[in-house]
Amino acid sequence: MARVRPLSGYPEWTPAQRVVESAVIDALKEVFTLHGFAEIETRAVETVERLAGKSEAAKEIYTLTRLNADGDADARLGLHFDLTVPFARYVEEFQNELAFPFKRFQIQKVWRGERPQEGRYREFYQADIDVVGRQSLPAHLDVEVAVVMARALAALPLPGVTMRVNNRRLVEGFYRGVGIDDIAGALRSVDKLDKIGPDGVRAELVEQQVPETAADAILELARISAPDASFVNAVEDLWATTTTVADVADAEAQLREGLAQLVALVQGVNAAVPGTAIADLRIARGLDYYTGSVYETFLDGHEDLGSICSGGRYDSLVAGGGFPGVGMSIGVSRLVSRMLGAGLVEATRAVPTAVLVAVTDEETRAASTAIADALRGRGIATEVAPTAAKFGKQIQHADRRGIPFVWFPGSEGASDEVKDIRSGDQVPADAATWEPPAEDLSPRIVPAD
RNA sequence: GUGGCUAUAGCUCAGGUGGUAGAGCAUCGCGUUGUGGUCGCGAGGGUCGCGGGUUCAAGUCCCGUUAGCCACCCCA
Repeated sequence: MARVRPLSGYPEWTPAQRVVESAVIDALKEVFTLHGFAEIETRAVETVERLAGKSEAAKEIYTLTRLNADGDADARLGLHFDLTVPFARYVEEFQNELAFPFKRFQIQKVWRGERPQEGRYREFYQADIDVVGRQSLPAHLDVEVAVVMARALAALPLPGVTMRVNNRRLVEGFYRGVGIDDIAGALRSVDKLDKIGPDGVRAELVEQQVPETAADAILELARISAPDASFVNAVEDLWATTTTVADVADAEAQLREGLAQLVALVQGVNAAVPGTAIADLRIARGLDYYTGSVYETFLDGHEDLGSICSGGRYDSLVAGGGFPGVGMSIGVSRLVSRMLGAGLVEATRAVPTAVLVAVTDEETRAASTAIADALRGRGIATEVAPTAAKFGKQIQHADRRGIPFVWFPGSEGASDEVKDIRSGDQVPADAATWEPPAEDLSPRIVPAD
């Protein structure tokens, strides 16, 4: 028989690992729901035209064909590579049935035909939240979305996260003020600051016909960061000494609007979850449809993993315009794989079962089943031993699966007994009234030792 | 898509210069005939990723191929 080997980029978890992934998803859902975000699920496929139309990501799209496709003219379909494109289509399609501003969350798998690595998969979960308005959307929702994500991440057993935020308006105003024409091009270069360093970025900028003084000003701006409003003075000082354009009124208005939004964002997030947000004027984001706030979130001590939660403000979700929004996306699989791989957390057990009812012999299996049903009737996950093996074997069966309690039916009128196999304590018990400790009722995730 | 590294038991790996495959862990059994975990003894388990070549002889050398890992690109 051919050996079964893992397929690169398509992660699969053991039951205990899936407990962790499920707990993460459940915790996210709870926080999103608590803030009034409605859940939706979209189909896995979109038309290729729609998927490819968005960007140059076309080569990453997995397309679908039937094995026996006989040349019929079906619309070509592809698997979605993010949750924003399907959401945009959904909003367009259901716009008459949705109430705006529309707040939704969506936790689904997405597929990208990229070269896999640690934290980069071909099939993975994303958890998205977006708020979309009709015609307009107040700026304070930029803060709300970031606050919800900060709280969602804080609800997970993680070392802590740092959300680095910036504002495209601020950056654009500044760039215009120092005479940059190709703002998107300059942003793409600044985005590589970590990779190629200040000198590398400077060289790229000069290559793009950016004057040297302007390149230096851009790099100075990218150096600014602060966990509070103190970055404003630094930006203003830099602005005062570097503007080269004759008429800077428009650019300055744009800069000031961005500054105010960024101040509100940093202060708002840090008020909700102290120590989470940092205004970092080097954060650019490669995607060019962002027009205001941009976010990138890193797991403290695991910055090598890359961003685990990013997003931003955009002018319109749909091509025709009119649906401004702001959203963020958590890379659930990336996060979970690191939590598991680095031993940050573990599940208390791999099965839901809290109690294994032992079977004395096959003739009395019915008695064991009755005990199990009594416990199940009171919400205690229970299974019955598969065979009437020696009790040592039955206890071992429970131990291997992490089942904390083994129940021994009493024989010949004797009372039943329940054993905590971790401590070895065994006490008389009645299936009609016995309760496990609350922390043993269901599998939980706990910090690993 | 580009480059580097790797592929031997269920898992992690060892196998100078070619000479009939090994360890630890895991699994199963017994010690311990109805209360596990420790300990001791024992057992099962491998067409050495696949295909070809060189050779009396290939896990080992050569070519090809497939897959995995890592980096780049890009991103969650």
